[in-house]
Amino acid sequence: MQKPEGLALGMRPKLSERVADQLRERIQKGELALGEQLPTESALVEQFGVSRTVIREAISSLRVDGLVKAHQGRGVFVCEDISQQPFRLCSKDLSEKDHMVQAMELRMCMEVTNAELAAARRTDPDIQSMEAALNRQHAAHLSGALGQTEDFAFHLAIANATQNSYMVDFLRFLGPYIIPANAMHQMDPKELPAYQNSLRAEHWAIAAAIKDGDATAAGEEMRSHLRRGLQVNSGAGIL
Amino acid sequence: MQKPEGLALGMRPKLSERVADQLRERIQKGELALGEQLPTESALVEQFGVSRTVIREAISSLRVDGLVKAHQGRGVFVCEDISQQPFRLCSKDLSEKDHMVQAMELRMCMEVTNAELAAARRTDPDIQSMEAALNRQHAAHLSGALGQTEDFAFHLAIANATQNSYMVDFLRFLGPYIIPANAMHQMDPKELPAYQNSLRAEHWAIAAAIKDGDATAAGEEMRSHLRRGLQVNSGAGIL
DNA sequence: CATCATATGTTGTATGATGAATTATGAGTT
DNA sequence: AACTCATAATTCATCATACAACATATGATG
Repeated sequence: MQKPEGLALGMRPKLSERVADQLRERIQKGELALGEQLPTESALVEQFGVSRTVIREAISSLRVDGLVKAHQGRGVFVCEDISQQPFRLCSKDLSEKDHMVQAMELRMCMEVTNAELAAARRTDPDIQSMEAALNRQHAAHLSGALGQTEDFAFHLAIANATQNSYMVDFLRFLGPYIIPANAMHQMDPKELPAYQNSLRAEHWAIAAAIKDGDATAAGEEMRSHLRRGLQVNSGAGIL
Repeated sequence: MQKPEGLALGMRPKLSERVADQLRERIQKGELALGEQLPTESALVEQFGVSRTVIREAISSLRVDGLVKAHQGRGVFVCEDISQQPFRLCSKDLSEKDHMVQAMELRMCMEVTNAELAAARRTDPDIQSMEAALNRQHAAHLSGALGQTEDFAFHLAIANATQNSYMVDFLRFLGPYIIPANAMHQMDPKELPAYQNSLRAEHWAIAAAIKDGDATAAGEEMRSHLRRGLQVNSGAGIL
C-alpha cells in the first residue's frame, strides 16, 4: 500500500508552512529590508489571521533556514547575509531523468578535480583506506552483492584524501541522489560480473594514479570512470 | 555598537534547539529506525520535561531539515531517505582562512568542469549574456567600482551555459562565501587597475574558449584564473 | 464475514497566561 | 542640560489547556 504523498491536488498544506512560504517570498523579493524588520508576532497574527502558534512555527522554519534571527525581547530580524541558506537539490520542475543526469554531472564536476587534489595531497592512511574500500568491494562482488556501499566508500576515501572536509561533506550530500540510480539493478545477470570487473579495474586505475601522485592521470581516470557510469545509466552524457 | 552574537559563553540556547539537537543525534545514530518511529509529542513532553510548544518547534526544525515527516493523526516518522537533508557550509571547527580556502576549492572543482561543459553546450544567448556581463564589469571598473557583482554575474552566465540548473543553484549558493573574501578591498589603490585589467583579460580568455567550443582550453583558462585568485587571496593553493 | 458507527490516539490550531530579555520612559540628582 | 537609575512597555520564549482534523482500532450489527 502506497500513500500518494506529494500533495494530491487537495492535500491542504499546513498553515504554518503556507505562512512560512509567504514570508520567505517577501524576504527574497526584498520587501523586507536586510538588516532589520519583520513585524512582531502579534502583528503577523493579525495580518495572516492565524494563531501565534502558527506564526511561531513559520518563523521557526525561517530560522533553521538561516533567513532570520530571533532575539528575545527585541524582535525577529532578516539576516544580513542570507548566505547561510542551505543548498537543496529538489527542483520539482525537472524530470526524473534530468534530475539524475544533472546531479550526476554535479558530482562529476567535483570528483574529477577531487581526484587531482587527492593525488597531490594524499597521505599513507588515505591510500590505505582507499585500498581497503576496494578490497571490501571486491569481496562484496565475489559474494554476489552489488557492492554499492563499498563503491561509495572508495569515492569518499578519495574525498578524504583531498584534506578538504567540505569535499567529503558535499560528496556525502550528493551520494544518496546517485547511488539508487545505478543501473546494476536492471542489468542482465549474465553481464553483471563483467561490469563489476571493469568497475573495479577503473577504481584501481584511479587509486594507482593517486598513489603515484599523478594528478592529471587521476583526474582523467576519474573522468572516464564517471563518464562510463553516466552512459550506462542514462545513455546521455556529453561531458 | 556590535552584539556578541555567537553564544557568548553563557548564552543559553533556546530549549527547542537543544531538544532538536538531541533528536537529530538520536536519528543519525540510528537509535530511531528509518521508516517509522519517533515517540508521540506527549511522550516527548514527558521525556524532556518541557512543554508541547517546545517539542513541536523542535520537530518543526527536523521537518525543514528533511529528517522527519509529520502526518496529522498518525505521527512523526523518520524519512526513508535522509537524502533530502540540505547541504550547509558552516563547519565551526575550521579557522576563518581554512573555511575560505576550502570553500574556494569547492568552487574551483565545479567551475573548471563547468567551463568545459559550457564550451560544449553554450547557445548564442549564453554567449551574449556572458559578454554582456563582461562589458558591465569593464564599465564598473572604469567608473572606479570593484565590479564584484558583475564578476559573479559572468561566472553565473557560464554556469547557465552548461544547461544544468543545479550548477547555477550551487554556484549561487557558494557565491556569498567567496565574494566578500576578495582581496581587492585591501589592495594598494595603485595596483588595483592593473589587477582589474588582468582579471578582465582572464575572463575574456575564458569567454573566447567557450565561444570557440574548446572545452579543454576553457577548463584550463578557468583553472588558472581561479588559481590566481586563490593565491592573491590566501597565498596558498596547490590546486 | 462484511459494513458501519464509535472510541481512541495523534498531530494541527487556537487562546490565555507567565517568564525573560531588551528597549523606552521619566523622575531625580548633579 | 546631562547623567543615573528605577520603572514601565515591548517582544520573544515557554507553559498550560482546549478543541479541531485526521487516522486507526474496536466492536456492534446485518
